[in-house]
Amino acid sequence: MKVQLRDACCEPVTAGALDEQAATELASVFKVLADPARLRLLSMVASAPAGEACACDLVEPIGRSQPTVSHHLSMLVDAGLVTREKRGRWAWYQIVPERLEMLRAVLAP
Amino acid sequence: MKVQLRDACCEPVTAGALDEQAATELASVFKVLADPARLRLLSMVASAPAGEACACDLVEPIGRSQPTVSHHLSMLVDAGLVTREKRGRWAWYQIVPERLEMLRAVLAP
DNA sequence: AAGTTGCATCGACAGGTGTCGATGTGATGA
DNA sequence: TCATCACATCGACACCTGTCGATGCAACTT
Repeated sequence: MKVQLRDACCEPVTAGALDEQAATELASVFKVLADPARLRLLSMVASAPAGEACACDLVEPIGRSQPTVSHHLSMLVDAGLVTREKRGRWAWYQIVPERLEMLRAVLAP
Repeated sequence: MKVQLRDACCEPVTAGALDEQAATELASVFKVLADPARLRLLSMVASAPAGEACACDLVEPIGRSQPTVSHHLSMLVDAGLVTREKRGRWAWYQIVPERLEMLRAVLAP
């Protein structure tokens, strides 16, 4: 399911106490980053040569099965951290810089 | 148990693919942020008037039991996100800005 | 048309996580 | 000395999560 951020968006945690809803929405995004496989996938997509990475090149280096990698990539897409584009029989992934920037803003002092 | 970041520290995820160890260490920190109660506690400590917050003032607004709040605060301490200082019978918590800054660096483009 | 390839989905399972009441532990006060 | 207070720890429980093999599905190849 899609994750969306409204109230939680871009307001530093140092600015004031979060209410339960905003905290829940924010936590759902951090939850996606709270796994080694997904962090590795995110970094591989983010540092891909042409700005995008094929799923076919992500399975072997991760050391997980293909269904597991597909599952993690779906979570990254649902969290809005990457986009998926199917071209032919391959799936290509790109990073969403604005999403990372939003998280940085939340952690700002 | 204490969480420590060595390799994972301050290197943007966009700089290159993370290895399994660095990803695991980073994930353990994000895992602590991946809970609404902990995010709320972090924001309350971060925005506390005198720069520090007493645990006694954090239980009621969170809507969780005292043992649960204590447990979450311990996780924030172990992750290095806040510090705990016992004065008399109260426990006072302060934020660790450097820790937040480290996470922001990891998410940098 | 039939087989192949790349990827998503399903079902299942072990291990992890948030939560609570009960209890332990120092520090304070009477 | 004994009661009280603030907080941490313990034990237990329901729920969530990462993982895999099996399977489904669409696009390409022959």
